[in-house]
Amino acid sequence: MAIDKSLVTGSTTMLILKLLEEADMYGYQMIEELNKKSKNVFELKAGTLYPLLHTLEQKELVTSYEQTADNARVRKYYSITKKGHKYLCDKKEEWKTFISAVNDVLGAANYATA
Amino acid sequence: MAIDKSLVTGSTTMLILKLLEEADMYGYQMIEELNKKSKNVFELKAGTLYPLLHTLEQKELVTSYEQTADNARVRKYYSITKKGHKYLCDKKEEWKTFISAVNDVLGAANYATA
DNA sequence: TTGACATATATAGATTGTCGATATATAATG
DNA sequence: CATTATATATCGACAATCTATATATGTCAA
Repeated sequence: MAIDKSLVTGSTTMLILKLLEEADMYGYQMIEELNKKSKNVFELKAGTLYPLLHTLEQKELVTSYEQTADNARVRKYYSITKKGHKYLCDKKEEWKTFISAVNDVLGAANYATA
Repeated sequence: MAIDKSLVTGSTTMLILKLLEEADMYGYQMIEELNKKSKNVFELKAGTLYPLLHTLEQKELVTSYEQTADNARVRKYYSITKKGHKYLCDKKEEWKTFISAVNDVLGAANYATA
């Protein structure tokens, strides 16, 4: 599957925050969830995700805490903040504006209805 | 208007080719058309467009020819090639795949129907 | 028990696409 | 005559992602 990576640019943060809106998650889990939910279209790489999570934490859109799993493996969970919720909400509006604009140009009423 | 520029990444080529599918155009005209059709969401910059057009010409997705307008100003028109048509068709499929995947993650049936 | 693979996080360097700034030149407008 | 719009072009900067690499532990099969 997978698509031209440059299409993904700009939407990754939105998608990660959306996952965290549903439940706290650790990095590796996000990669799997995103892959599963998108039916293998998004194959987010660890080298993309971890730096991104650190950035989101710096911006206070997420917070993190460590938790030990059954198998004694330590996982770093991320949780969305109030600021993160607000940010996600804005990004979703931008996303709607964006796809509407693309579809206006494509003249493709079948692609989206904003 | 205008949105986060990183969202635009990857879709610009598709939009330009789409414009050329409707009619031959010169660079400056494409900027205006794109702005108009997208209701001012896409404010494509000359510094983005011209290098892109040169790349598309190298890839043989478009060809160009010069034409003198009424006011004696010389314009460089671009025309989509057969290869360009094929490429656009593929890109549109990718676009559909992409927005479906994003909407699968967002769980937003209202954003698109692929 | 050892080697391979999945899990889990992390960083460095390369690549790509867009932008702002700058340059040039002509036409139209005040 | 000066400013703005038209029209094309290039360069350096920047942001986001990727590949490659590193580290370490758990699981499973040969």
